[in-house]
Amino acid sequence: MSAFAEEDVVKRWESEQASLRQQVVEEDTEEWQRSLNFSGLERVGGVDLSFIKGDDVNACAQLVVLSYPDLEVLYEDSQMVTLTAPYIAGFLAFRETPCLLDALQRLEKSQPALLPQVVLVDGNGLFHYREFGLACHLGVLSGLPCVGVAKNLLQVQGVAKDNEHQSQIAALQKGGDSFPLTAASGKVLGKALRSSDSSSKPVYVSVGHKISLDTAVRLTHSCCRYRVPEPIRQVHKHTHTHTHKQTDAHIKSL
DNA sequence: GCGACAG
DNA sequence: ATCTTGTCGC
Repeated sequence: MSAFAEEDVVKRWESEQASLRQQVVEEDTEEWQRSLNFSGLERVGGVDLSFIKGDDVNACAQLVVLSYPDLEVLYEDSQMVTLTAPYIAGFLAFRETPCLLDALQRLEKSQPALLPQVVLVDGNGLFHYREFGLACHLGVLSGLPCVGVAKNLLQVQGVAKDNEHQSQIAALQKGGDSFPLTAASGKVLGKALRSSDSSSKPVYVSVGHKISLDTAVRLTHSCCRYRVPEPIRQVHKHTHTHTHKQTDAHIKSL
């Protein structure tokens, strides 16, 4: 895509983000979210795309639904997809949301009783250049509560990976400890969470839709057996095996 | 010129 | 995202 065409696309995407941003609900809306032990929560979803080395157009879109609190796989769906939108930092959602929505809609149509009550998304929610990352985008378009969980710190709105940040990380003693990610405006956009006792590198949690930040952090921690929360860890596993299965089938057919 | 740039 | 096995350490 030419630089001019990309500039044009970015302008349209920015205004679409600004418009959808208005619809984000940053508070708890569900009964189970108010409960101390999330009683009433039975299904947590995870979504992800995976790619093969030289190919950034064909991907495997995956949705898993885990039981809560046992975190056992109840449902999984894999679908090879062809992506049309390019990856542009800050606009990940335009690339990934359509096929993730498709996966949720397939489930809603075939087994609505298995729809997740909340979805953990690999990426950011409000912790984003324009406070509208992938988790918000998927949340608003699906209507489901969503949480953004990023594995790396996005340096945005004055939040930096500086010495202060490093020392805050060092101060996280045990799983569940966290500190806020505060924008230059003073707004808390997310939290860095030590997700388990055994991992010193935090994950970055932010509100996607229909959940408060504190609930999002508490939920994320309660889904962690290892550093990456189980719904996302499981969905990664499945996407990889399926991508490689498809690759093998493709190679065999040649 | 250099660093940053979710997945 | 993806390229990549074993290895050192708690």
